Amino acid sequence: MTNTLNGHSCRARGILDRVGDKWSLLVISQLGEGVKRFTDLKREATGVSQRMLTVTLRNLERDGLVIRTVHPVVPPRVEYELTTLGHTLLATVCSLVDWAEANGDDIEKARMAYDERMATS
Amino acid sequence: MTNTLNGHSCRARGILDRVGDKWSLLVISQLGEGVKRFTDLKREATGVSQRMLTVTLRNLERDGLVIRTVHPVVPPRVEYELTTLGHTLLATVCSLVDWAEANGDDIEKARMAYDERMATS
DNA sequence: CTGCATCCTCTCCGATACTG
DNA sequence: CAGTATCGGAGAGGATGCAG
Repeated sequence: MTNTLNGHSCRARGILDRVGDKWSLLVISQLGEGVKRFTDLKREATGVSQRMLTVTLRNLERDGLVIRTVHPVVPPRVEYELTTLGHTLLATVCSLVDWAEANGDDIEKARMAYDERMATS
Repeated sequence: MTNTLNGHSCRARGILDRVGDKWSLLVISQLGEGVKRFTDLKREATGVSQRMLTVTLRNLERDGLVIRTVHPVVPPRVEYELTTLGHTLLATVCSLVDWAEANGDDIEKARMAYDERMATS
């Protein structure tokens, strides 16, 4: 395992900026369930604005993580799906999410304890 | 493996906001090498401002990922080190960094190809 | 239905100056 | 040495309106 990020953190930053942004991860996880339309994504990703969903999908498409398919019909029908690369990212990120699930309580407790210490000082 | 994030993405967000921010990951990786002083971290994390290093360390401490030890001497001496929880996060995140290393070229190519397509249309 | 353009707000973050 | 306080620019992101 790599136990230092200093050497290659520059490249990692680009990935983390994508993964860490507000909506990418949620969209990727939705597409992990299969092909979806724009409206499906919008409805299921509670709170996302139409603008940010568009921007997010464009970024993911640009990075080769998502494929966008336009069906030339009226009304328009646009479908999104993960690429192979996108699926591998989903798998990798899930391990991080699992960590969050496993340790979320500890973090929550640490935060409360910290805030308590600060309040009483 | 969990292949959907929708159900627990709220908790994951908090973790990803921490991991995905500009300096946390770099600081964690530095502390993976052992105990460090504030100035050590500042010197090694090229580009970080003193302010952001302070903010980052406070957040990590609050989340129980880093321990801050103040030695009551003159001049002040403050040391930082990873907690056990912090070490597990480092290990988990490294798998994501490894993914970035392994697939960075593909992403870079996808971006260039995408930009090419956009430019010629 | 899908998505772009505009405006406006809010937060992040760097620069700078000051303290124990 | 290790911070805190304050200001200001830049960019993220929401709301709204329009278009193909």
